[in-house]
Amino acid sequence: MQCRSRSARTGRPRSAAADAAILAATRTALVELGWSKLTLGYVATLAGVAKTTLYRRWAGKNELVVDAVAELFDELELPDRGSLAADIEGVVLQFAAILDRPEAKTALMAVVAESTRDEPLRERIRTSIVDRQKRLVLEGRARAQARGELPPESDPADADRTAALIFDVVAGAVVHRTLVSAEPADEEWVRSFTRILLVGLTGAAADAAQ
Amino acid sequence: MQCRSRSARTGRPRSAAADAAILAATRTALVELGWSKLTLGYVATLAGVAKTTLYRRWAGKNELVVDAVAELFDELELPDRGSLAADIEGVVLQFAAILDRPEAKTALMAVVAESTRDEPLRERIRTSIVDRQKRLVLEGRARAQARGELPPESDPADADRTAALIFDVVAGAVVHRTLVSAEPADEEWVRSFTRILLVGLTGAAADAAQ
Amino acid sequence: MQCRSRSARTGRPRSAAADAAILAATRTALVELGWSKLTLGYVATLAGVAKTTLYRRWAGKNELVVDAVAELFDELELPDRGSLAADIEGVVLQFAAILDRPEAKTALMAVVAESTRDEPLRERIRTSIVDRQKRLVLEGRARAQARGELPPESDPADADRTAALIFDVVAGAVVHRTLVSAEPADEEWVRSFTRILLVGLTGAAADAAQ
Amino acid sequence: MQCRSRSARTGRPRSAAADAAILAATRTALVELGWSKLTLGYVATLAGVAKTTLYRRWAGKNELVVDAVAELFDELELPDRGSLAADIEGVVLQFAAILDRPEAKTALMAVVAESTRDEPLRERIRTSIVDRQKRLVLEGRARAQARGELPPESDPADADRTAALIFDVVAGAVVHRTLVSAEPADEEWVRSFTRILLVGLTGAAADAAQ
DNA sequence: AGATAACCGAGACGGTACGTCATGTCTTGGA
DNA sequence: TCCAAGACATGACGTACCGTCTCGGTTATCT
Repeated sequence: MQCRSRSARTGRPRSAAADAAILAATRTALVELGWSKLTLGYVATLAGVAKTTLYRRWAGKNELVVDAVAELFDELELPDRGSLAADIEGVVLQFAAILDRPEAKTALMAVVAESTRDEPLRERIRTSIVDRQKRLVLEGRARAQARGELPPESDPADADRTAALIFDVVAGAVVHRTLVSAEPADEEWVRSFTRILLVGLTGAAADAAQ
Repeated sequence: MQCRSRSARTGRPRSAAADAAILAATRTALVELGWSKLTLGYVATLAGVAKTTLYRRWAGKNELVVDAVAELFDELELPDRGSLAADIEGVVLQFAAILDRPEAKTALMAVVAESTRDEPLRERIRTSIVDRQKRLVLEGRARAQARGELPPESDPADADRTAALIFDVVAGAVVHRTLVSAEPADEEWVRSFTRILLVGLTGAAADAAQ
Repeated sequence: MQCRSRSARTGRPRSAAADAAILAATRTALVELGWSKLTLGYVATLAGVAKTTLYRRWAGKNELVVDAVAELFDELELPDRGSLAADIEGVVLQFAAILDRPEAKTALMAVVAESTRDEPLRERIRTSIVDRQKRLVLEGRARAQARGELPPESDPADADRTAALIFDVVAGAVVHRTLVSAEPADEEWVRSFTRILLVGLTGAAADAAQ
Repeated sequence: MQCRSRSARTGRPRSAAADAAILAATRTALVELGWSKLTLGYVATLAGVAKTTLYRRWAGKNELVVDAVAELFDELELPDRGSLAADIEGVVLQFAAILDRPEAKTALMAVVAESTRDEPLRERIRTSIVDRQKRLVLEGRARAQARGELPPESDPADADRTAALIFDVVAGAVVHRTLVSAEPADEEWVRSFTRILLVGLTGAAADAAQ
């Protein structure tokens, strides 16, 4: 998350409480102000911390917000719900629930937009947020294959490509539904979406197997 | 785009040339600086126009950028390529090509992020950009139904829901692939995506028809 | 006051009412806003006149304000009150009454300040305002000499110098009392001032005559 | 000159050098541009200081200019020249010399004009500038009374009124001569003025004593 | 125990951009 | 030719944040 240049041993150590306070304050400020009106000075005030302390640990607004939002994605998990359909529905609902929070809504697209011109930021988003979701796709597929709902992959490269595609479809659809269409990704929508995705996946896999 | 409250007849009329110059300058500035570092002052300078002229016509950066980017979507169209698969591939490739431009890349997600806290802005995005794409989904489906590739819809409300779902899936997937995964939505990817979508659509429609 | 460049014959003649309205509006605006916050746009609005009309007749704020304030000094006159002392007291009270008006208070020193860097403006002030007062000094002295209260001047150049000196003392004292000390130039003050001035004048004249 | 509300101990202290640089830059800018065209931004640039630093210490242009000009009056003093006449001539010449500087010329009347609508500003002018001169009147009178040139005052209230009157006459005459009449307050003029004033003062005092 | 070193709060600093306002000019349609 | 209306280029306004810096003071670990 952040590192000090040298000699982490001597001198007063950084306050651990400050980190948590700052990230929480960032989320609060995101809810209050949105991304574009959020200022580091206000975050510092909210956290009861000097601006200097903030800059000592994060390079800027983008990095701070990524870290603050990334914590929201820690709760994502994939309990075995017995079928691929149920697993997909479950994780999509979880993801939609996170996106429904105002701090995530306003921040996620903003940092993605920033990342189009900032490679390190994109990398940070990838490791902090995106990969956390991608993992679920891989787990879900492995589980479905173990259940026999999906055939095992023959070509590993093709398997990676397919996983990436599924991920883009799932995450993209939920994000678009939530932020652009601004409609709730509720159970009915998720069920419709899952049906199409599932039919598409199994059907396309069957085609490919022929 | 903009309107004057009253008495459109009196006084010096607004320069039509200025509008075009400003929108073009906005796109140039987006390429040069990205969304977050774009300055209305700089846009005005680029356009050879006073800052006040800019503020007289747009409420702020967001509105201006939406209008500037919206023009990019004017080129979207849906020529009959003979099959539903070809139609989908064609329009997805067009959409991906627009998203690949740096001015669209940096601006689109940014204004969507802003729109999460600004209802009028969301409405503006919807009418200027989103509906332009949504129309293609409706046309494509109608054409596919005429060809017999898709069954006619019985329930109009259900038809609307399905169209919205398809739209979220298509647009969301392309956007996510391009901006979040930061991988090109090239022909191979589009073909894979189209296959899954198509199988899903026809299969799900067949399920529903049973 | 203002002049048109050429051919005062052809085309629509300038509205005479507009001039009066503008000057009155200027005084109103001076009272409302003071000199530094007065804007020509606001004067135009108050006068029910277009800004263009205003600029067609005056070169700028300073010139307009001088003309607007100069009208206040039209009322200055020197009725024969029977003695030099009474004449002086009378004119000083008149002058103090004008300076007590808020539009004169705020405007007079402001244009004088501007005139320190604007020779044409100083000339305009002199002819429009200052000479109007100076004349009274000359009239008063002539009348006092006719009454025998003051000896006739032998050297005309010396007479001019003395008149200028008296004028500076009288006008300066009243202005300073009113604007800098911000105390009223009431009858008591005027009487004290007049006594000193009168003693000084007659005594100094007697000294010089020795 | 300026003060901080509380806790003068914490945080980075204000730069003392900045104050001096800003006031000097203000005087330079006054000479270059005059009062009405003086810009706080330009003063900041001249002083090599950020605009915010300037606004942190002064409320606006008026307050800044008063402080900048007030420093000019620090040099006023009243050495004993042996007689009341010589003392008056000496101080009037000093005062006239200050008023002859372009920065004082353009600024003094301007801030007085502003002060007609701004009570705190008037107070600031009084304490920073006017009282500095007024003191000289009191000293001069005390010295003249010690010398026996003027009778001692019996009524203190009357003494105050007379001092104020003398001050208005002296300062007003010099200012009017210099700024309105725009003639130099040279030795000849000062001698004539002093004679009238002196005769007036001693004569009127003698009248009152009768 | 004392020295050392990095931390902390507060807040001033030089900058940059903001969005607004006034200036003085211009361009309409109409009198 | 004048007028009211209002758009125009220009440039200053006073404010807000940025990211850096300097203070006095506070913990820690290392001598």
